[in-house]
Amino acid sequence: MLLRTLYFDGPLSRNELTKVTGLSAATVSSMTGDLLAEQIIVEAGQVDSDGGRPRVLLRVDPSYGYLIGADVAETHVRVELFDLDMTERARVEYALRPARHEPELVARHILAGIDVVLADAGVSAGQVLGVGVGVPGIVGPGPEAVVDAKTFGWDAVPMGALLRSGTQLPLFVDNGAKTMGQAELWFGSGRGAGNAVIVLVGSGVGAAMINDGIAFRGVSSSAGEWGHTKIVAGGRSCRCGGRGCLEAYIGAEAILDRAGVPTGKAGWMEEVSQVLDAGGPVVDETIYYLGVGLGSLINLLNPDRIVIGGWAGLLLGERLLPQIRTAAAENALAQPYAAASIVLGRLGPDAVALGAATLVLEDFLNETPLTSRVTAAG
Amino acid sequence: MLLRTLYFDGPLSRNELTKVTGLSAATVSSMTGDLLAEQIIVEAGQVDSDGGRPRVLLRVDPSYGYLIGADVAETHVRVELFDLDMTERARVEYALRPARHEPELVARHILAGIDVVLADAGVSAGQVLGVGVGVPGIVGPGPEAVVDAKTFGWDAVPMGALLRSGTQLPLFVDNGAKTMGQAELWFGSGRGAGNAVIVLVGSGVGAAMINDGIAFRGVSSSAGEWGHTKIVAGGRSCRCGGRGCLEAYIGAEAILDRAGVPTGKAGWMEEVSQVLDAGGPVVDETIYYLGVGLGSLINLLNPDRIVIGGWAGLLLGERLLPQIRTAAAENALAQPYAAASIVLGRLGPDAVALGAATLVLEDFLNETPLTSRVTAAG
DNA sequence: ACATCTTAGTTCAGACCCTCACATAAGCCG
DNA sequence: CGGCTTATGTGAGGGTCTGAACTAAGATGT
Repeated sequence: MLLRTLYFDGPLSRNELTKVTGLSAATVSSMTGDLLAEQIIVEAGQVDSDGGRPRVLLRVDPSYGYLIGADVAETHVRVELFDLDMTERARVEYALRPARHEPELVARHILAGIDVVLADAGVSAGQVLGVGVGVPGIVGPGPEAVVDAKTFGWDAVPMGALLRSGTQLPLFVDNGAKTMGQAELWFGSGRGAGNAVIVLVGSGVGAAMINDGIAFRGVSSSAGEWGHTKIVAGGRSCRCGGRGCLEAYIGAEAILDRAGVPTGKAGWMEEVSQVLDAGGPVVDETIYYLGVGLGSLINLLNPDRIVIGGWAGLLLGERLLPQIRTAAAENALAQPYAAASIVLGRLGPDAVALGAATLVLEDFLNETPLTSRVTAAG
Repeated sequence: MLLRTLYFDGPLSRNELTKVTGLSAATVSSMTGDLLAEQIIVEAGQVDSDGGRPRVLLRVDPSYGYLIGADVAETHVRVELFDLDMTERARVEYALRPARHEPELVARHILAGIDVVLADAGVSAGQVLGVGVGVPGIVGPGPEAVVDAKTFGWDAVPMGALLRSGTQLPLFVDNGAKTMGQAELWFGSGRGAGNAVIVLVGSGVGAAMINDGIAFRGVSSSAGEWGHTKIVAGGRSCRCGGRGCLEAYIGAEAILDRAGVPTGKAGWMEEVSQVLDAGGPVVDETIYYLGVGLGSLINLLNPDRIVIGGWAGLLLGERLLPQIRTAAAENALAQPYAAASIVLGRLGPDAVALGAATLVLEDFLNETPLTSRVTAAG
């Protein structure tokens, strides 16, 4: 936890650490002593004295350990190696042919990728704190990390077990959209917010909710299904079988569909930009419906920040953030709206691997140093 | 925390406590020893031995301390005294004349009520662990407990400070609907659920959300404004100024309004029962819209239990709970719906004082014994 | 140049909480 | 009535944190 503050609040002197953490100077001194001895943190210059002894700044050593993040996407498996500063040190990508998403193949790619990025960066496996994997679909809790992903034809795939057989490294598996939210929360636009809501608009529509720094997971870890919130009772029909779902208005396919653009053929995603650039009533309506959804979220959850992400969300936000803010204001109560700043995600749609690596980082910052870590995230 | 398990999970032996809390037998033994010495807990019989030494059951002594709850309502101020079992020991009620809601008057009633219930039950002020107050409107955080309540004409009323000048007892002030939710969660239908959502339908519509045992408060403690979630974009206009809010369909006034019954005159609340008993499309629609709202909540929050409360919610639920369940199922995804049981509140609409007393209890169970408690809930 | 002041960081005895290992209590069983 | 079983109490010891006293390293003033 001391490590956590040092990590996030940049280089700090021991003295400042006592103020920030509320611990006594004695505790900070001995704890930092241990961390220095273990080489987890290093000294980072001094700060001019203002009359007394100068303060020695401490920071986490970015090369103390490394994190691996994997992004299992529709068209490829990408594996990236990061240092503790989340600077990318190596990456490798394996293309997936359409409809060739066998779990074993994906697992082989990930395992091979781990070896490749380690070799490329000249990092030994012993220095790696763990491997995070972002996959599509729903991930069950526990070390098995059972994955159900309709788009891949995966049904109860024990991704954790598949990978476990090929590596000793600690493993963390979670839904790719959630890892992206995680990345945005820790290193993107959500940084510093205690009550953030990360809104992900892509083909599907989801939300990650943070209350007082703690993620809202729900009883079976499936909280965040924002897309099937009904905003027009009896409205457009949705692929979930219902009518009037938010996703049926602002999901990427829904935008194109309302604009009369077919979504079946390859490359349809490119069309979204064109539709948005063209403007017109379809775009106005999209903003309006997004505002309706955001307004309800603001009322219900009273966040201090809303981060708009997901590839379609970013396309929308880049062009129309002020309009989105206005639409949200018109659909929220004044008091909670005033407390919420609505911002655009900063990491772009490629942050899945970064977010997956963040799962490892989170564990690293939570654990007592030098305890073995062999869990899977739910 | 040991106290907490003892309180909720009834009489338990020290041995069972080790299993439930995960603490060692040694710790439990010495801790319970302290609690026994302080008379917070007492022995409560034994359990037949199955071969070995019989287990001694321990439970919280209901007369160790007392809790006072106050309900500041439209027509009255009620003050109730409870023991730690939440058994009511005394109550007193002061009528409020219409439009006579001066903060000073209310505060005087509460302070007088405290003296009266103590005298009636023969309890000394020293035995009281604190006073909880449920008020209408929005309560600010901090010991000032600043209250804004439009219906009372209150604007930034420092209720905490007003009461503080008249009593030494620890004070806790919160919104009455929230205290009702709290009561339902701890002692009513929400008991035992870790991820409950308490839905309150009265004149207004709100929700209290619990994630993993922790209340979702939001950045300025105003989370839970469920009523102004838009369910029919561009629909009925709502008193909040928006259109298509949930409250404009299922709020008590909205139900009557849609049934063509005027809501201005005194006693209009009685009419709701009649409208609901009469049945017809207005009732069907109410159920439908409630189902839409519940379905969205279930998707977004993935609760294990939804408790329907509030006076209008109870009237609806008593008659039509199966239909409400069906309507929610039709508007939620199958997986989260299956995880959520939808039940009716059990405490009735008069549980505000009980819930207010629960604020005190919560504090008592959180604090280390014998530490002074002088805060106000936000 | 040197004492003095100021602020930063260290050391150490001790409070507190929890656990392990063992002792003790209190019932059944033959 | 001794042995078995299970429940509870006790005391040494490890870990974590703190207060108070101590040392370190610079600025400042004469």
